[in-house]
Parts: sequence; structure tokens; C-alpha cells
Amino acid sequence: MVELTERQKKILGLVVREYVETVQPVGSETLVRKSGLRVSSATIRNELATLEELGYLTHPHTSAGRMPTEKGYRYFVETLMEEFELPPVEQRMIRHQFHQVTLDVDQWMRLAAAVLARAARNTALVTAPTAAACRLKHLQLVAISEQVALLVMVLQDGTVKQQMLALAQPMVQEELTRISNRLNAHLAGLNLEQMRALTVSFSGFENDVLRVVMNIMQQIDRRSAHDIYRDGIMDILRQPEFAAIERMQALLEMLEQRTLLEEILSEFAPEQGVQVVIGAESQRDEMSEYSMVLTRYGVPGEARGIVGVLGPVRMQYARTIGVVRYVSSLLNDLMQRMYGR
Amino acid sequence: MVELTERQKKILGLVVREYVETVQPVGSETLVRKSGLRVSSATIRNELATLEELGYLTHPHTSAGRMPTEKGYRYFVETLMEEFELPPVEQRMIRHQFHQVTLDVDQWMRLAAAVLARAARNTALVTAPTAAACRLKHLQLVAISEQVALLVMVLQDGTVKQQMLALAQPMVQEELTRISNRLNAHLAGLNLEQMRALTVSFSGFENDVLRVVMNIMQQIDRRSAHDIYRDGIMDILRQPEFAAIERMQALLEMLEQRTLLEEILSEFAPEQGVQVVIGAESQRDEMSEYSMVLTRYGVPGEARGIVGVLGPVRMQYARTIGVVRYVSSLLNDLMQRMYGR
DNA sequence: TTTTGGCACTCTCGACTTGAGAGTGCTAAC
DNA sequence: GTTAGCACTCTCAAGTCGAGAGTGCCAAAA
Repeated sequence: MVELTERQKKILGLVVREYVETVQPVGSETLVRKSGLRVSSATIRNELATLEELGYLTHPHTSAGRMPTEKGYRYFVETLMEEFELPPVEQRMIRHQFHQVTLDVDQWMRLAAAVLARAARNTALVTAPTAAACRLKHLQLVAISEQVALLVMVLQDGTVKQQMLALAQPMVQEELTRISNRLNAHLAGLNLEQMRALTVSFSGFENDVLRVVMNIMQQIDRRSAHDIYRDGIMDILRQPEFAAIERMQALLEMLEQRTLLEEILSEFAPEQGVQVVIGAESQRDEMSEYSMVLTRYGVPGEARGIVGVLGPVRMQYARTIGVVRYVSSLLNDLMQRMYGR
Repeated sequence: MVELTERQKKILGLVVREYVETVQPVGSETLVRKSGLRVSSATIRNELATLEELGYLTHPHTSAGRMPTEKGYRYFVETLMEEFELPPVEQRMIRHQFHQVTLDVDQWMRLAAAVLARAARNTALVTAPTAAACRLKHLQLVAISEQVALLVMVLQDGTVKQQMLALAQPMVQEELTRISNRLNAHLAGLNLEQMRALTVSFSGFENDVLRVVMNIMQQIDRRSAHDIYRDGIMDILRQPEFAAIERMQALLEMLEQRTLLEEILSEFAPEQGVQVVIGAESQRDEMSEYSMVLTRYGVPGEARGIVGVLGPVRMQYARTIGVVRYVSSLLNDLMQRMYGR
């Protein structure tokens, strides 16, 4: 790998920035004007040709200007880009919004996605925090009608699950509460594995409930990230790269495929720090036109989730990274407070 | 209003059906071929001209075939269309899916939207059932950490609400359970109005909780339909009328505007039966290109919700109406079972 | 009075052409 | 190493053209 000269770096940086802004291949004349370099367009052309040979730039056709390749963006992200921090005004606004909303994981996720999408001007993807193996915190049976009860389960990571139960025989609320208490006394704090050992100690309706509880917990354990909160789909669709319908449809179709998204997110979200995945680096055809900026949040031992932004490869990486970092730090604070320091 | 002749009705019906299928203005020759009428194309042309004069058909330009106007569709829906019933195989499949899913309102809504979208091949809109004024069924406080508790509220209509509470001083689960029981004893079955009268009888932390409960219930009461479950956005976007980007974006933008959608849904959902709203009949510019097929489900006294399908004006009305009717009847059954017959 | 054949007329749509504009790449000179 | 100059290439928007589809009307037939 040949080291680039300072001038080449400067030119590459300019091409990336200019292209990201205008979405037009940028020509040598434009660069002379913007660069402040005291050289002629012909010199720039020579440099551009070199950068193209090295794989950082391309040509859509002979008489068009240059645009960055994925390698070019990668180099930009790693070496040329300067840090971006969200302006304090916006930071304050976002924090304010989090304070206003009710303290509920589901709401936080929605808000995080909304805020992230708006600030990054792209599609935001957020997964709820999940513990490696979920533990029951508390359960409660609530009479809905004579024959139907609602089972509400609160898990260690703060998520709430609910399921209706058909009752073999009518029960009143007092009875259900008594049963809830008995079950809580034995089950609170346990994970699926530990519950298995207890199945023998219950019988009748209590055993039925236990089975349902275990069933739900198994479902949760199986899929690592339950729901993906998405927002700002319009923001990404407004980008000029989606002027062609098929692109737009392809993207929407991908965003509707939860399993694919989950897979990609959990594969590329880094254990720490912020990860940038540019185009084909994701190794998926469906994603080859998009880039992602991903990170994890949460309390490592307890429960973690993913926050990220999806956008066209031509993306304002510095800004996006800054925004993702800020939102994830906010969520970190929230989680930490939830787990009591 | 002049009554149409049998032949005119037949021709109008044919034009609608043909246009809905092919999305091409239909010409006199085609009609002769399809109609089975033993007349020449010139005769058909005369009839078409009459129908156009009466406002049932239009012309995109001189040398194009005819396509229905909104008045044409309206006439079709009211007079010409034959009933459509979902084939038993599909009915069974759908019922099967409802049996498989856990018994939880949120899940039902999701499933209803998914099923409806698939069967109607358009975008499905479903709102959760809401009681006119919501009543508390049961509440439970769950310790999350020493300083944080989760308040879980189950409402009469089966929905579950949750909110984190910051505790002024540490409390253990036993304490929280005791408080929950005390509050339940007084509050269960009450609506917001009735709770107001009780605010004096509680103090300290119990009063704080009561305030939060009332606050949440007020939020729910204020907006008639909380969340709108949407599905099948891709299905509608695949329709040829969305070949133009702006249309596509306009639609997506509208679907993201929850308030607008809520307003439209609750305005046009009929008290009983199935309502068809064709294009500009909705009196909204944003909706002038779309039609809706809406109905309500639920238990009139207790809680009701809306199911509907949104699609292009050129829509298979008979099919859509049949599907909406079927899904709403399924939801009716579910609701009825929930409210115990 | 209704139906029909005939024909001129209208409008769209895709294919093709053309010229301006943008930008490169090369060469020869500085 | 840098630069001016110029031929060359490719795109894109505008304009042109002809085939095709379908109408509208008229005069004759039923």
C-alpha cells in the first residue's frame, strides 16, 4: 500500500466532500476553484488519474468527473475525516425530549430512532436492549373476564411481555393474585434454565402458567434482537440516489425483511466503538448500495442493544458517526440509571 | 338522475373491470371482443360517448380509450358489483394464523393488518380497540432497581400500558406489592372521572402513583385511536400508479402522518356495515388518488376499533370489501370472547 | 330510430438525430 | 514537475418523425 502524498490526500478529501454534497462527479476545474491549491487543472487531472489508478476514485464514463470508490470512502473515514460533534443546541434539544417522554423502554426506543433519523437525515435502526439470557423479574395475572386472564411478565432488562390465557374454570382476581404471588416467590430472578428444574414443584393451573412463562422466555432467548425500531425511511428515500423506482422499492423491501436486518445488525455491530460498514463491505448484495454506522449501547454484563444509521454510500460519515455516538451515549446513561448506577 | 339502460350498465361494468385489471384506458374494439354483445364497435362508441356525457367515464386524451371516473366507480360499487367472499381455503388459513398467535391485543392487531394486506393486496390499516372512556382493570408496581419501579396498567379493553417511576426513596418488591394491592382495591374498574374524586384519599407515594395513572389514562382518552397498525405498504407501492416517484413519496409521507390518518379513519369509519370512500369523496387533497374500504369491529358498548384497506382508486372493490368484512368478523369474534360472550 | 361501415383526425409513445456542454487524456513546451 | 492547448468522448436535453390506437362523425343500411 503506497502512502498518499499530502496533495493527493487533500484532493481525495475534496472529491469526497464535494461529491457527497452535490451528488455530481467532480471535475478538475471545480477542484482547482475549491482546493486553494495553486496549481492548474491539468496537474489536478494528473493527480486524479493517479488516485484512480490506486483505486480511490472512479469515472462513470470518459468525459465525466471523478467520484469516490468504496475504497475512497474507507480511506476518507479512516484518515481524512475530522471529528464531528453535535452542536450543543441540538444536544440539549434531544436530551430535553428524552426527559419529556414517559420512562418506558418501548418509548425510549421509538424516540431514539426518531431523534437519530432526524439528526442524521437518514434511516435510523434501533434494537431494544436484550440480556444474553433473559430473567423473569415479576409476573402478574389479571382477570379480564371470568374465563380469560392476562399474564403480564416484566423481565430483568425492563421489557414487558403479555399474553392472554384461557381459563379452564372461572377465577376471580383475588385467586389470580394469590397464584401470582406464589409463582413470584419461586420464579423471580430465574432464567429459563433454572425454571426447568422447578417444573415438578407446580401442578394444575400454576403449572400451566409456568409453561406459558417458559415458552415466552424461550421465544425471547431464541431471537437475539426482538424488534427493530425504524424511523426516517422518508429521509433516505428523499436522497437523489432513489430517483429510480426500483432502488426505492428494493430498499423498502429490505427494510421490511426483519430477519435480514437483524442478522446484518448483529453481525456488524462492534463490541465497542462505532463501526462504519461501507457498501459491499457488508458482503450482501442487498446492502451494496448502502452504508451503515453502527454501535452498541447498554450495560455489558446485563443487557445491550444496537443503534445505527442506514444511508446511501454517499453519506456524511463524520456527521453520522457523531450523531450515532451521541444518541448511544444517551441510551447508555438511561440504561445505567435503570440498572441502578 | 337518468337510469342507465341494461346495455350501458353492462358496458360500464366491463370498462371498470377491464380498466382495474389492465390499467389501460379501454377502447371500443376491446369492449366488442370482451362484451359478448352482438353489436359493432361504432355502437359501443356511441354508448361510451353517452356514458361520458353522464359523467361515468373519461378520456385522458382524444385518441385514448375510456376509463372510469369516481362517479363511475361509485356506480359500480353500488349497483354493478357482485359480492365477493374469500375462498374457504384462505379463510381457514387466516383463522389458523389467529389461533397460533399468543393471545395479546397488540399481536392480534399486527396479525390482522398483515393478513388483511396480503389478502387485499393493498395497504391495511387497523386501530386497536378503544373504550369510549377507558377504565382501569388492574395495576401492578414492579421493582426494577432500588430506585426505579415499573408501573404496569391493564385497561378494561385489554391494552397494557407501562411506565417507569423514579422512587424518592428505595423500596423493595413487597412494599410495592402492598401499595399495588391498596390502590387496586380502590381504583379497579374506575374511569378517569371517578378517580378524580378519590385524589384526596391518598397521600405520599400512593398519591404520586395515582397521578401518573390518571395522567396516562387522560392521554389515552384524549386521542381516540392510539396506534395505527399498518402493513403492506409495499403492496400498494408495487401498483403501476406509483411508477412516478412523487406519487410514491406523497403516499409514504401521508402514511407517516399518524394524526392525519387517525382523523380520516375515525371520520369515515361507519357505525355499522362497510364504507367505501372513493378518491376525492374523502374531501382531502392528500387522499384524492386513493380509496378506502373501512369498517368497525368490536363490542359496541365496550370497545371498538377500525379495520380498513387503503389502495389506489383503481382497486378491486368487490374483493377488498369481502376481505375487510371477513377480517373484521374475525376480530369481532375475538373481542367478544375477550369480553366473555 | 338504431346500427353500422368508413374514414379523417388527434394524440401518444418510442426511436432516432443532433448539438451543446462538460471533462478527460495526451503531447509538447516551460 | 507543471502547464497550455486541443482533439476526443460521452451525456443529456430538445427536436423530429412515423407507427399505432382510438375517437368522432357522416351517410347509408336495417
